[in-house]
Amino acid sequence: MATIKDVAERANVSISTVSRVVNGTATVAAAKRDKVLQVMAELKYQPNSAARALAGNKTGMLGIVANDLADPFFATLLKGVETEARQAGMQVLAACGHHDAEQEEAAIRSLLSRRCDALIVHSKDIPDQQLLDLLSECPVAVVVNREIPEIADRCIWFDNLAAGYMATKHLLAQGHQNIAWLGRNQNITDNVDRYIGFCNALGQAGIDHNKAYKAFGEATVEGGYQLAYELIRSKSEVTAIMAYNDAMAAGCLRALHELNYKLPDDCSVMGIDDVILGLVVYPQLTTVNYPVEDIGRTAVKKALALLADQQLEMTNHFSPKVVIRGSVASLRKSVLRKSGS
Amino acid sequence: MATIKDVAERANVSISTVSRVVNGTATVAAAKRDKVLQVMAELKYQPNSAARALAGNKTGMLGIVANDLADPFFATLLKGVETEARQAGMQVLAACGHHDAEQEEAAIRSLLSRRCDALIVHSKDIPDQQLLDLLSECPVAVVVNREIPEIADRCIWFDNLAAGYMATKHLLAQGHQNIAWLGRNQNITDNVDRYIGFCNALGQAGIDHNKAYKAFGEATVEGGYQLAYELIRSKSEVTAIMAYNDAMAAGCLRALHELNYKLPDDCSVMGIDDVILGLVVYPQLTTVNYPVEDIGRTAVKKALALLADQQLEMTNHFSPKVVIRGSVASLRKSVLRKSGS
DNA sequence: TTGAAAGCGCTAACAC
DNA sequence: GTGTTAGCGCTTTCAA
Repeated sequence: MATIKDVAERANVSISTVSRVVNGTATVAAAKRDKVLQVMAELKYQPNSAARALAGNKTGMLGIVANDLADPFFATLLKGVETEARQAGMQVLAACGHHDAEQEEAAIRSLLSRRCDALIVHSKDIPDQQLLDLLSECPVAVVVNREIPEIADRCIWFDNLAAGYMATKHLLAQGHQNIAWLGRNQNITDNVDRYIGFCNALGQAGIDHNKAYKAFGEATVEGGYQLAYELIRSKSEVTAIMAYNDAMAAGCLRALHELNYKLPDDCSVMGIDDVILGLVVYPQLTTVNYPVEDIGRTAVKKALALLADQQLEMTNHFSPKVVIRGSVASLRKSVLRKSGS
Repeated sequence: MATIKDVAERANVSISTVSRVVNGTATVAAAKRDKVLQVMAELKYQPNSAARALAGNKTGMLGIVANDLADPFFATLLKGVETEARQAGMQVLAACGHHDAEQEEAAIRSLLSRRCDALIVHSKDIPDQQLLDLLSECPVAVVVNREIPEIADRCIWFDNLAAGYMATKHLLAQGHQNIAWLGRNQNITDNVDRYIGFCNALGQAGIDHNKAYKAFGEATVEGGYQLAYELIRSKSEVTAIMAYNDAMAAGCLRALHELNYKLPDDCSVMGIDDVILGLVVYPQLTTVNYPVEDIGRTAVKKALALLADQQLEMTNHFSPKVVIRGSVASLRKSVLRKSGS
């Protein structure tokens, strides 16, 4: 590949002049500039990013560490990050944490070693303090979906408690009382917060959450399927299911179909996350929107602002919004239907 | 961040020695090596990749250009690529083509400028010749899901024709005759090949494909939903629907549910791709497996082999496999059910 | 086994 | 406006 020197020689100018027309850092006589441009095209010159990074002390790269790139959730986050980064002329370097503390650390380290100008980090498995240590090596780091008090201004998270609360409220508003919680059997904060929101909403409605129906399992379609199948067979009085996330809710719908429930009248199902799965199932899922792509974009904006030393005030906290589709029915209908059949 | 010089000074050795222990390129006296290692840890030394790339003329980066990172299909491809790359100690640089020729070219150029050691390219919108030109700038490039005669040995693709053929055969084997094709209204090769496979299978069964039921629209859940809804209302004699992909098939199932069809008995639905959507819907989708993750991994392996100048013979062509789940019923059942209701 | 030194391709002063 | 030059942090001969 051609270098800046090749271009300079062929265009009869110095390398600085070439550098100037490439970067637009200073005015260059029109004639020379045109000549340089022409030679660049002839030689298919592409500046060497490594050399640039070394000399200029910035790489133009934005690192992102996520858990699993194939997961729709992370894929959407990545998309948001990529979109925003590209607009700023930056490239995205992706590394996978694979839901494992050691690999998460390795991922961050490798990104650090690449001297990304900024890092967007989604990490659940590394403890706060260790994460702080790691990130202290990085000029700019924004943490996504996690709130670390020491760097709260560089965190962006979703209000999971409000999500659980609002979702449950929606179910209660439709008249449901016998609401089951289909939870995740892993104590990450998302899960705990959503569950607390659920309990709060029940409590406010005068329902003792200790007596509520609950089942815990894997936060996957399959997990939701199995839990719901068991639950419904033993507790047919349940009229609504509040699932930890859309994946579980989707599994839940499948279980109900298999049990020949007529949906949504025989049983309502509510999810949280608002991922594409919810549009695919029948009935389409009533859920709570989790603006992942937005979060990704905001994270990049924040990182960029930090890089530019701007004290740009921006929300670092996203609120949930109920998305009404077809999987929740009002209790009245459900009861009528049940007594009629 | 600490540099190699810092480490050298503090460890009382030359930078060459540090370089040697970092890279293991030559034996270093045990005592010195330990000292260097210790200082490296103290200083949290991370080699600067840009400097390394510049001096060593290799970046350790693998570039991938895909269309839409949030699309489950590309996300899975990316995952395969990342997994394999990481095992080889390489990092993945992702760029998005956004289904647009110009942006695809920009994506490739930016990856080129980063001096990725190898490129994995998924591109549908750039014409063959132009793509060849672009890729000629790159030491190693592997093209995925596309067959370009000039570089056939560096292409990896899926046999879409066989996929359409096998899927349709499966439907025919269940006794279906009135099979509708739910196609994509865009002439990319995937679509055309699958459709030809469909026609071939019908032809072999003595059915004139010109008289077959067909509808074309967007290759999305929504597209499948709309097409199926219209089609079924006007052509109730259709007993099976062959969809271009799983997304359309999923939309199709939703339409049938809304029309109060009992699935799969009243109408069978078959997809192609075998993405996660198929596990979420009810009934779960009978489809044809498209081993994307495998393709991603194989692409990386091929790229790595090319980098190492190995003439590693490997398949560059993946064959489809039917995945039987719940969305296809045998015609007999369907007919019985129809006449009974 | 070790160190000195010459680049890799570029940016950013600094002179003119 | 333009050219000269000193690095950026590393790898890799080449001597010792």
